[in-house]
Amino acid sequence: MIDIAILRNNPDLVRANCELRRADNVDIDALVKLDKDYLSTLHRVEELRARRNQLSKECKDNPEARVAVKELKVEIAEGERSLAEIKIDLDQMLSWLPNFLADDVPEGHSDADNEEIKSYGHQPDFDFEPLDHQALGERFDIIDTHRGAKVAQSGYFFWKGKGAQLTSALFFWAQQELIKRGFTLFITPCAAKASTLFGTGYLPFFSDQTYQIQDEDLALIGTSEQTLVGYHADEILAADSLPKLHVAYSPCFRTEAGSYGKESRGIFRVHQFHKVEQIVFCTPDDSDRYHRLCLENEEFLLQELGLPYRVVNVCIGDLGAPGYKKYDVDAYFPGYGGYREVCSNTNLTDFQSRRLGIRFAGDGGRKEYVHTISATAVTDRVVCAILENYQRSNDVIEIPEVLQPYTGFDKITL
RNA sequence: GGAGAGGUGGCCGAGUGGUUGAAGGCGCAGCAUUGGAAAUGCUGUGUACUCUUUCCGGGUACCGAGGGUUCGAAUCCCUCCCUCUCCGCCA
Repeated sequence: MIDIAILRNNPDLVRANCELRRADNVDIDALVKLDKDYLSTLHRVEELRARRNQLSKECKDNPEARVAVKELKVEIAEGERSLAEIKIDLDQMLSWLPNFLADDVPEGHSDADNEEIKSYGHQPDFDFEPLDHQALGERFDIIDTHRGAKVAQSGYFFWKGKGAQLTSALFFWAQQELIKRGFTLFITPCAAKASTLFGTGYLPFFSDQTYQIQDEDLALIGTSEQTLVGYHADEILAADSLPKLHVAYSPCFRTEAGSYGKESRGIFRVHQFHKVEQIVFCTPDDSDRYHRLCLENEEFLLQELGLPYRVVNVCIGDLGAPGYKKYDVDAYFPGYGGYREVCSNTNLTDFQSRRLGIRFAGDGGRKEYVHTISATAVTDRVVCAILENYQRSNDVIEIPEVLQPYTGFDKITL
Protein backbone atom coordinates (compact mmCIF):
# COMPACT_ATOMS: atom_id res chain seq x y z
CA MET A 1 0.00 0.00 0.00
CA ILE A 2 1.26 3.42 -0.78
CA ASP A 3 0.64 6.53 1.30
CA ILE A 4 -2.69 8.01 0.21
CA ALA A 5 -1.31 11.47 0.94
CA ILE A 6 1.00 11.03 -2.05
CA LEU A 7 -1.99 10.27 -4.22
CA ARG A 8 -3.79 13.38 -2.97
CA ASN A 9 -0.85 15.74 -3.29
CA ASN A 10 0.82 14.35 -6.35
CA PRO A 11 -1.41 12.06 -8.41
CA ASP A 12 0.86 12.45 -11.44
CA LEU A 13 3.65 10.73 -9.57
CA VAL A 14 1.41 7.76 -8.87
CA ARG A 15 0.14 7.73 -12.44
CA ALA A 16 3.68 7.76 -13.85
CA ASN A 17 4.69 4.92 -11.56
CA CYS A 18 1.71 2.82 -12.64
CA GLU A 19 2.54 3.39 -16.27
CA LEU A 20 6.17 2.50 -15.73
CA ARG A 21 5.20 -0.71 -13.99
CA ARG A 22 2.40 -1.48 -16.41
CA ALA A 23 -0.16 -1.57 -13.64
CA ASP A 24 -3.09 -0.95 -15.91
CA ASN A 25 -5.85 -2.29 -13.69
CA VAL A 26 -6.12 0.94 -11.71
CA ASP A 27 -7.61 4.07 -13.28
CA ILE A 28 -5.83 6.86 -11.42
CA ASP A 29 -8.31 9.55 -12.46
CA ALA A 30 -11.17 7.43 -11.21
CA LEU A 31 -9.25 6.73 -8.02
CA VAL A 32 -8.61 10.41 -7.35
CA LYS A 33 -12.25 11.22 -7.98
CA LEU A 34 -13.39 8.40 -5.72
CA ASP A 35 -11.13 9.65 -2.95
CA LYS A 36 -12.65 13.13 -3.27
CA ASP A 37 -16.10 11.56 -3.07
CA TYR A 38 -15.00 9.67 -0.04
CA LEU A 39 -13.79 12.76 1.77
CA SER A 40 -16.83 14.87 0.97
CA THR A 41 -19.17 12.08 1.99
CA LEU A 42 -17.18 11.61 5.17
CA HIS A 43 -17.51 15.30 5.98
CA ARG A 44 -21.22 15.25 5.32
CA VAL A 45 -21.79 12.22 7.52
CA GLU A 46 -19.64 13.57 10.33
CA GLU A 47 -21.49 16.87 10.24
CA LEU A 48 -24.82 15.08 10.49
CA ARG A 49 -23.56 12.95 13.34
CA ALA A 50 -22.30 16.04 15.15
CA ARG A 51 -25.76 17.56 14.90
CA ARG A 52 -27.37 14.36 16.10
CA ASN A 53 -25.04 14.17 19.08
CA GLN A 54 -25.78 17.79 19.93
CA LEU A 55 -29.54 17.29 19.73
CA SER A 56 -29.37 14.08 21.74
CA LYS A 57 -28.02 16.01 24.66
CA GLU A 58 -31.08 18.25 24.63
CA CYS A 59 -33.53 15.37 24.46
CA LYS A 60 -33.64 14.79 28.17
CA ASP A 61 -35.63 17.94 28.81
CA ASN A 62 -36.79 18.80 25.33
CA PRO A 63 -39.12 16.18 23.80
CA GLU A 64 -39.26 18.06 20.51
CA ALA A 65 -35.61 17.38 19.90
CA ARG A 66 -36.40 13.69 19.70
CA VAL A 67 -38.51 14.19 16.64
CA ALA A 68 -35.72 16.13 14.96
CA VAL A 69 -33.18 13.46 15.77
CA LYS A 70 -35.42 10.75 14.39
CA GLU A 71 -35.49 12.54 11.07
CA LEU A 72 -31.74 13.01 11.12
CA LYS A 73 -31.23 9.32 11.67
CA VAL A 74 -32.66 8.44 8.29
CA GLU A 75 -30.32 10.84 6.57
CA ILE A 76 -27.33 9.60 8.53
CA ALA A 77 -28.08 5.97 7.74
CA GLU A 78 -28.25 6.78 4.06
CA GLY A 79 -24.96 8.68 4.20
CA GLU A 80 -23.23 5.94 6.14
CA ARG A 81 -24.36 3.41 3.60
CA SER A 82 -22.84 5.25 0.67
CA LEU A 83 -19.73 6.02 2.70
CA ALA A 84 -19.21 2.31 3.34
CA GLU A 85 -19.71 1.51 -0.32
CA ILE A 86 -17.21 4.13 -1.44
CA LYS A 87 -14.70 2.93 1.14
CA ILE A 88 -14.85 -0.63 -0.14
CA ASP A 89 -14.24 0.48 -3.72
CA LEU A 90 -11.51 2.85 -2.64
CA ASP A 91 -9.66 0.24 -0.59
CA GLN A 92 -9.99 -2.22 -3.41
CA MET A 93 -8.40 0.17 -5.89
CA LEU A 94 -5.68 1.24 -3.47
CA SER A 95 -4.76 -2.36 -2.79
CA TRP A 96 -3.79 -2.80 -6.45
CA LEU A 97 -1.38 0.15 -6.60
CA PRO A 98 2.21 -1.07 -6.93
CA ASN A 99 5.03 0.19 -4.76
CA PHE A 100 7.27 2.97 -6.02
CA LEU A 101 10.58 2.05 -7.63
CA ALA A 102 14.15 2.78 -6.70
CA ASP A 103 15.90 5.11 -9.15
CA ASP A 104 18.36 2.47 -10.23
CA VAL A 105 15.91 -0.27 -11.14
CA PRO A 106 16.72 -1.15 -14.76
CA GLU A 107 14.09 -0.89 -17.44
CA GLY A 108 12.90 -4.05 -19.09
CA HIS A 109 10.13 -6.58 -19.35
CA SER A 110 11.52 -9.97 -18.39
CA ASP A 111 14.37 -11.65 -16.57
CA ALA A 112 16.35 -11.35 -19.79
CA ASP A 113 16.54 -7.61 -19.09
CA ASN A 114 17.94 -7.94 -15.59
CA GLU A 115 21.23 -6.17 -15.15
CA GLU A 116 24.20 -8.26 -14.08
CA ILE A 117 26.13 -6.38 -11.46
CA LYS A 118 28.59 -9.03 -10.35
CA SER A 119 29.74 -12.52 -11.01
CA TYR A 120 31.82 -14.71 -8.75
CA GLY A 121 33.66 -18.02 -9.01
CA HIS A 122 34.64 -20.24 -11.87
CA GLN A 123 32.38 -22.48 -13.85
CA PRO A 124 33.76 -25.99 -13.34
CA ASP A 125 35.45 -27.93 -16.14
CA PHE A 126 34.43 -31.54 -16.57
CA ASP A 127 36.21 -34.30 -18.49
CA PHE A 128 32.85 -36.03 -18.77
CA GLU A 129 29.35 -34.99 -19.67
CA PRO A 130 27.83 -33.41 -16.53
CA LEU A 131 24.31 -34.44 -15.61
CA ASP A 132 21.58 -32.15 -14.44
CA HIS A 133 20.13 -32.43 -10.95
CA GLN A 134 17.20 -34.56 -12.05
CA ALA A 135 19.42 -37.11 -13.75
CA LEU A 136 21.80 -37.10 -10.79
CA GLY A 137 18.91 -37.43 -8.39
CA GLU A 138 17.63 -40.51 -10.16
CA ARG A 139 21.05 -42.04 -10.75
CA PHE A 140 22.11 -41.72 -7.11
CA ASP A 141 18.61 -42.47 -5.83
CA ILE A 142 18.44 -39.26 -3.79
CA ILE A 143 15.54 -37.44 -5.48
CA ASP A 144 12.28 -39.29 -6.04
CA THR A 145 9.76 -37.35 -8.09
CA HIS A 146 7.74 -40.39 -9.15
CA ARG A 147 6.82 -41.35 -5.63
CA GLY A 148 6.20 -37.67 -4.86
CA ALA A 149 3.58 -37.77 -7.58
CA LYS A 150 2.26 -41.08 -6.31
CA VAL A 151 1.58 -39.91 -2.77
CA ALA A 152 0.70 -36.32 -3.57
CA GLN A 153 0.79 -34.97 -7.10
CA SER A 154 3.18 -34.18 -9.89
CA GLY A 155 5.26 -31.32 -8.55
CA TYR A 156 5.91 -32.94 -5.18
CA PHE A 157 9.02 -34.95 -4.50
CA PHE A 158 11.08 -36.77 -1.91
CA TRP A 159 14.64 -36.10 -0.91
CA LYS A 160 15.99 -39.54 -0.02
CA GLY A 161 18.96 -41.00 1.78
CA LYS A 162 22.13 -38.96 1.43
CA GLY A 163 20.21 -36.41 -0.60
CA ALA A 164 17.93 -35.80 2.35
CA GLN A 165 20.91 -35.72 4.68
CA LEU A 166 22.69 -33.21 2.50
CA THR A 167 19.59 -31.06 2.29
CA SER A 168 19.08 -31.12 6.06
CA ALA A 169 22.73 -30.29 6.56
CA LEU A 170 22.53 -27.31 4.22
CA PHE A 171 19.45 -25.87 5.91
CA PHE A 172 20.84 -26.38 9.39
CA TRP A 173 24.20 -24.87 8.46
CA ALA A 174 22.59 -21.85 6.82
CA GLN A 175 20.48 -21.19 9.90
CA GLN A 176 23.55 -21.45 12.12
CA GLU A 177 25.50 -19.02 9.95
CA LEU A 178 22.71 -16.45 10.04
CA ILE A 179 22.30 -16.83 13.79
CA LYS A 180 26.03 -16.06 14.05
CA ARG A 181 25.32 -12.91 12.08
CA GLY A 182 22.77 -11.66 14.56
CA PHE A 183 19.55 -13.18 13.25
CA THR A 184 16.89 -14.62 15.54
CA LEU A 185 15.66 -18.05 14.52
CA PHE A 186 11.96 -18.79 14.17
CA ILE A 187 9.91 -21.85 13.44
CA THR A 188 6.75 -20.52 11.89
CA PRO A 189 3.16 -21.57 11.27
CA CYS A 190 2.84 -22.99 7.78
CA ALA A 191 -0.63 -21.56 7.31
CA ALA A 192 -1.73 -17.95 7.26
CA LYS A 193 -5.03 -16.12 7.12
CA ALA A 194 -6.13 -13.86 4.30
CA SER A 195 -5.32 -10.63 6.14
CA THR A 196 -1.74 -11.83 6.61
CA LEU A 197 -1.41 -12.63 2.92
CA PHE A 198 -2.96 -9.29 2.04
CA GLY A 199 -0.65 -7.48 4.40
CA THR A 200 2.45 -8.97 2.85
CA GLY A 201 1.22 -8.20 -0.65
CA TYR A 202 0.55 -11.79 -1.70
CA LEU A 203 -3.08 -10.76 -1.96
CA PRO A 204 -4.34 -9.55 -4.29
CA PHE A 205 -1.18 -9.76 -6.39
CA PHE A 206 -0.36 -13.49 -6.30
CA SER A 207 -3.71 -14.94 -5.34
CA ASP A 208 -3.50 -17.74 -7.93
CA GLN A 209 -0.27 -18.98 -6.36
CA THR A 210 -1.70 -19.94 -2.97
CA TYR A 211 -3.19 -23.17 -1.74
CA GLN A 212 -6.38 -22.32 0.05
CA ILE A 213 -7.54 -24.60 2.85
CA GLN A 214 -11.13 -25.56 2.31
CA ASP A 215 -13.73 -23.99 4.60
CA GLU A 216 -11.08 -22.10 6.54
CA ASP A 217 -9.71 -18.59 6.39
CA LEU A 218 -6.30 -20.16 5.91
CA ALA A 219 -3.86 -20.80 3.11
CA LEU A 220 -0.59 -22.75 3.10
CA ILE A 221 2.29 -20.31 3.22
CA GLY A 222 4.08 -19.63 -0.05
CA THR A 223 7.07 -18.42 1.97
CA SER A 224 7.80 -17.84 5.62
CA GLU A 225 8.02 -14.15 4.70
CA GLN A 226 4.25 -14.14 5.04
CA THR A 227 4.15 -15.25 8.64
CA LEU A 228 7.46 -13.71 9.66
CA VAL A 229 6.50 -10.23 8.51
CA GLY A 230 2.95 -10.72 9.77
CA TYR A 231 4.48 -11.58 13.13
CA HIS A 232 4.73 -7.87 13.97
CA ALA A 233 1.38 -6.79 12.52
CA ASP A 234 -0.33 -3.98 14.43
CA GLU A 235 2.71 -3.39 16.57
CA ILE A 236 4.74 -0.33 17.39
CA LEU A 237 8.34 -1.43 17.66
CA ALA A 238 10.79 0.31 19.94
CA ALA A 239 13.22 2.32 17.82
CA ASP A 240 16.16 0.85 19.69
CA SER A 241 14.97 -2.67 18.90
CA LEU A 242 15.62 -2.05 15.20
CA PRO A 243 16.83 -3.54 13.04
CA LYS A 244 15.09 -6.80 13.78
CA LEU A 245 16.76 -9.63 11.91
CA HIS A 246 14.60 -12.73 11.64
CA VAL A 247 15.45 -16.06 10.05
CA ALA A 248 13.21 -19.08 9.58
CA TYR A 249 13.30 -22.41 7.87
CA SER A 250 9.99 -23.58 6.44
CA PRO A 251 8.31 -25.44 3.64
CA CYS A 252 6.84 -23.20 0.93
CA PHE A 253 3.73 -24.15 -1.01
CA ARG A 254 2.89 -22.76 -4.42
CA THR A 255 0.28 -23.83 -6.92
CA GLU A 256 2.54 -22.72 -9.81
CA ALA A 257 -0.54 -22.35 -11.93
CA GLY A 258 0.37 -22.54 -15.60
CA SER A 259 4.13 -22.78 -15.28
CA TYR A 260 5.19 -25.92 -17.10
CA GLY A 261 7.92 -26.30 -19.70
CA LYS A 262 11.65 -26.65 -19.91
CA GLU A 263 12.33 -24.68 -16.76
CA SER A 264 10.28 -27.10 -14.71
CA ARG A 265 12.37 -30.20 -15.37
CA GLY A 266 13.40 -31.90 -12.16
CA ILE A 267 12.58 -30.21 -8.87
CA PHE A 268 13.41 -26.69 -9.93
CA ARG A 269 9.83 -25.52 -9.87
CA VAL A 270 7.63 -27.55 -7.56
CA HIS A 271 4.55 -27.22 -5.39
CA GLN A 272 6.48 -27.65 -2.17
CA PHE A 273 10.03 -26.58 -1.58
CA HIS A 274 11.99 -25.57 1.48
CA LYS A 275 13.63 -22.33 2.32
CA VAL A 276 15.71 -20.54 4.90
CA GLU A 277 14.55 -16.95 4.73
CA GLN A 278 15.99 -13.67 6.01
CA ILE A 279 13.57 -10.96 7.12
CA VAL A 280 14.57 -7.48 8.25
CA PHE A 281 12.51 -4.77 9.92
CA CYS A 282 14.37 -1.47 9.97
CA THR A 283 14.00 2.30 9.81
CA PRO A 284 13.47 3.87 6.37
CA ASP A 285 16.97 5.36 6.45
CA ASP A 286 18.50 1.92 6.89
CA SER A 287 16.67 -0.19 4.35
CA ASP A 288 19.21 0.28 1.54
CA ARG A 289 21.94 -0.78 3.86
CA TYR A 290 20.17 -3.90 5.15
CA HIS A 291 19.04 -4.80 1.67
CA ARG A 292 22.73 -4.99 0.76
CA LEU A 293 23.52 -6.81 3.98
CA CYS A 294 21.08 -9.57 3.06
CA LEU A 295 22.76 -9.81 -0.32
CA GLU A 296 26.15 -10.10 1.37
CA ASN A 297 24.78 -12.93 3.48
CA GLU A 298 23.52 -14.73 0.39
CA GLU A 299 26.88 -14.30 -1.31
CA PHE A 300 28.73 -15.42 1.78
CA LEU A 301 26.76 -18.66 1.92
CA LEU A 302 27.30 -19.42 -1.77
CA GLN A 303 30.99 -18.59 -1.51
CA GLU A 304 31.42 -20.87 1.49
CA LEU A 305 29.69 -23.59 -0.51
CA GLY A 306 32.03 -22.93 -3.40
CA LEU A 307 29.31 -22.27 -5.94
CA PRO A 308 29.78 -19.91 -8.89
CA TYR A 309 27.06 -17.28 -9.14
CA ARG A 310 26.12 -13.90 -10.48
CA VAL A 311 24.11 -11.10 -8.94
CA VAL A 312 21.51 -9.25 -10.98
CA ASN A 313 19.60 -6.05 -10.38
CA VAL A 314 16.08 -7.11 -11.31
CA CYS A 315 14.37 -5.00 -13.96
CA ILE A 316 10.99 -3.29 -13.70
CA GLY A 317 9.05 -5.97 -15.53
CA ASP A 318 10.49 -8.81 -13.45
CA LEU A 319 9.97 -7.05 -10.11
CA GLY A 320 6.75 -7.89 -8.26
CA ALA A 321 4.33 -5.06 -7.52
CA PRO A 322 5.16 -4.82 -3.79
CA GLY A 323 8.90 -4.52 -4.47
CA TYR A 324 10.92 -1.31 -4.52
CA LYS A 325 14.16 -2.92 -5.56
CA LYS A 326 15.27 -6.52 -5.93
CA TYR A 327 18.51 -8.42 -6.28
CA ASP A 328 18.46 -11.96 -7.58
CA VAL A 329 21.37 -14.30 -7.14
CA ASP A 330 21.71 -16.91 -9.86
CA ALA A 331 23.93 -19.91 -9.29
CA TYR A 332 25.67 -21.61 -12.17
CA PHE A 333 24.23 -25.05 -12.98
CA PRO A 334 26.70 -26.97 -15.19
CA GLY A 335 24.27 -29.81 -15.90
CA TYR A 336 21.71 -27.32 -17.03
CA GLY A 337 24.36 -25.23 -18.73
CA GLY A 338 23.53 -21.81 -17.37
CA TYR A 339 22.66 -19.58 -14.46
CA ARG A 340 19.44 -20.15 -12.57
CA GLU A 341 17.85 -18.16 -9.79
CA VAL A 342 18.51 -19.43 -6.29
CA CYS A 343 18.01 -16.32 -4.17
CA SER A 344 15.76 -13.34 -4.38
CA ASN A 345 16.18 -10.33 -2.15
CA THR A 346 13.61 -7.55 -2.09
CA ASN A 347 13.45 -4.19 -0.36
CA LEU A 348 9.70 -3.62 0.12
CA THR A 349 10.12 -0.26 1.86
CA ASP A 350 6.86 0.58 3.68
CA PHE A 351 4.58 -1.31 1.32
CA GLN A 352 3.98 -4.22 3.69
CA SER A 353 4.33 -2.32 6.96
CA ARG A 354 1.63 0.14 5.88
CA ARG A 355 -0.78 -2.68 5.12
CA LEU A 356 0.07 -4.53 8.32
CA GLY A 357 0.40 -1.53 10.62
CA ILE A 358 4.01 -2.13 11.65
CA ARG A 359 5.49 1.09 12.98
CA PHE A 360 8.22 2.37 15.19
CA ALA A 361 8.42 5.41 17.41
CA GLY A 362 10.63 7.87 15.55
CA ASP A 363 12.08 11.22 16.58
CA GLY A 364 9.88 13.16 18.97
CA GLY A 365 7.63 10.15 19.54
CA ARG A 366 6.22 10.37 16.03
CA LYS A 367 5.17 7.00 14.69
CA GLU A 368 6.51 5.93 11.32
CA TYR A 369 6.17 2.79 9.26
CA VAL A 370 9.18 0.50 9.27
CA HIS A 371 10.76 -0.82 6.12
CA THR A 372 10.87 -4.55 5.46
CA ILE A 373 13.32 -6.66 3.51
CA SER A 374 12.74 -10.21 2.43
CA ALA A 375 15.63 -12.29 1.21
CA THR A 376 16.29 -15.93 0.52
CA ALA A 377 19.19 -17.57 2.30
CA VAL A 378 19.06 -21.05 0.77
CA THR A 379 16.47 -23.37 -0.79
CA ASP A 380 16.38 -26.86 -2.30
CA ARG A 381 17.63 -25.23 -5.47
CA VAL A 382 20.98 -24.68 -3.77
CA VAL A 383 21.18 -28.43 -3.13
CA CYS A 384 20.56 -28.93 -6.85
CA ALA A 385 23.38 -26.50 -7.59
CA ILE A 386 25.67 -28.42 -5.25
CA LEU A 387 24.82 -31.70 -6.97
CA GLU A 388 25.52 -30.29 -10.42
CA ASN A 389 28.73 -28.48 -9.45
CA TYR A 390 30.18 -31.18 -7.23
CA GLN A 391 29.70 -34.17 -9.50
CA ARG A 392 33.22 -35.56 -9.99
CA SER A 393 32.35 -38.33 -12.39
CA ASN A 394 29.14 -40.04 -13.23
CA ASP A 395 29.68 -42.11 -10.10
CA VAL A 396 30.66 -39.60 -7.40
CA ILE A 397 29.27 -36.38 -5.99
CA GLU A 398 31.40 -34.64 -3.42
CA ILE A 399 30.04 -32.73 -0.43
CA PRO A 400 31.15 -29.11 0.11
CA GLU A 401 33.61 -29.00 2.96
CA VAL A 402 31.54 -26.66 5.15
CA LEU A 403 28.67 -29.13 5.14
CA GLN A 404 30.65 -32.24 5.92
CA PRO A 405 30.46 -31.76 9.69
CA TYR A 406 26.68 -31.77 9.32
CA THR A 407 26.34 -34.61 6.79
CA GLY A 408 28.89 -36.89 8.38
CA PHE A 409 30.10 -38.02 4.95
CA ASP A 410 32.18 -36.40 2.23
CA LYS A 411 30.71 -37.89 -0.92
CA ILE A 412 27.72 -39.55 -2.41
CA THR A 413 28.41 -42.66 -4.45
CA LEU A 414 26.35 -45.09 -6.43
C1' G B 1 -14.90 -33.13 20.36
C1' G B 2 -17.56 -31.92 25.52
C1' A B 3 -18.12 -28.28 29.72
C1' G B 4 -17.15 -23.62 31.88
C1' A B 5 -14.96 -18.49 32.39
C1' G B 6 -13.70 -14.11 30.08
C1' G B 7 -12.64 -10.19 26.29
C1' U B 8 -12.56 -2.16 28.71
C1' G B 9 -6.76 2.67 27.48
C1' G B 10 0.87 0.53 27.46
C1' C B 11 -0.58 -2.86 31.79
C1' C B 12 -3.98 -4.06 36.05
C1' G B 13 -8.86 -2.87 36.97
C1' A B 14 -13.92 -0.04 38.01
C1' G B 15 -18.04 0.85 35.41
C1' U B 16 -25.74 -2.22 33.79
C1' G B 17 -28.74 3.69 29.37
C1' G B 18 -27.32 10.30 29.41
C1' U B 19 -21.43 16.08 30.73
C1' U B 20 -17.76 8.35 30.61
C1' G B 21 -12.96 8.83 26.11
C1' A B 22 -14.04 6.17 30.15
C1' A B 23 -12.95 6.14 38.07
C1' G B 24 -8.75 4.15 40.71
C1' G B 25 -3.94 1.99 40.50
C1' C B 26 0.67 0.76 37.93
C1' G B 27 3.84 2.41 34.26
C1' C B 28 5.72 6.64 31.61
C1' A B 29 7.01 12.16 31.05
C1' G B 30 7.73 17.01 33.27
C1' C B 31 8.15 19.97 37.67
C1' A B 32 8.99 20.42 43.02
C1' U B 33 11.77 18.44 47.12
C1' U B 34 17.49 16.50 47.58
C1' G B 35 24.50 17.40 47.90
C1' G B 36 22.80 13.28 44.61
C1' A B 37 19.35 9.39 44.68
C1' A B 38 15.24 6.67 46.81
C1' A B 39 10.71 7.90 48.88
C1' U B 40 7.04 11.77 48.53
C1' G B 41 4.01 15.72 46.29
C1' C B 42 1.97 18.31 42.00
C1' U B 43 0.89 18.25 36.77
C1' G B 44 0.42 15.70 32.36
C1' U B 45 -0.14 11.10 29.63
C1' G B 46 -5.03 6.56 24.24
C1' U B 47 -5.60 5.69 18.94
C1' A B 48 -7.30 6.63 13.97
C1' C B 49 -9.47 9.74 10.46
C1' U B 50 -10.67 14.67 9.24
C1' C B 51 -11.07 20.18 9.34
C1' U B 52 -9.00 24.47 10.60
C1' U B 53 -4.11 24.60 11.99
C1' U B 54 0.76 23.28 11.65
C1' C B 55 1.82 22.14 16.77
C1' C B 56 -3.10 25.52 19.76
C1' G B 57 -7.76 23.82 18.77
C1' G B 58 -12.71 21.82 16.44
C1' G B 59 -15.43 17.43 14.66
C1' U B 60 -16.24 12.11 14.01
C1' A B 61 -15.25 7.15 15.29
C1' C B 62 -13.26 3.50 18.59
C1' C B 63 -14.53 -0.27 25.55
C1' G B 64 -13.16 -8.20 20.74
C1' A B 65 -16.15 -7.92 15.57
C1' G B 66 -20.81 -7.21 13.18
C1' G B 67 -25.98 -6.21 13.55
C1' G B 68 -30.45 -4.61 16.56
C1' U B 69 -33.37 -1.66 20.37
C1' U B 70 -33.22 3.78 21.81
C1' C B 71 -33.45 10.71 20.99
C1' G B 72 -28.94 8.57 23.36
C1' A B 73 -25.30 2.12 24.48
C1' A B 74 -18.93 0.18 27.26
C1' U B 75 -23.73 -0.51 29.74
C1' C B 76 -29.91 -3.92 27.02
C1' C B 77 -30.86 -7.88 22.80
C1' C B 78 -28.95 -11.15 18.67
C1' U B 79 -24.95 -13.38 15.73
C1' C B 80 -19.95 -14.31 15.19
C1' C B 81 -14.66 -14.30 16.57
C1' C B 82 -10.81 -14.83 19.98
C1' U B 83 -8.36 -16.07 24.65
C1' C B 84 -8.12 -18.93 29.12
C1' U B 85 -9.45 -23.26 32.43
C1' C B 86 -11.15 -28.37 33.04
C1' C B 87 -12.36 -33.23 30.61
C1' G B 88 -11.51 -36.35 26.30
C1' C B 89 -8.14 -37.41 22.23
C1' C B 90 -3.29 -36.96 20.48
C1' A B 91 2.66 -35.79 17.80
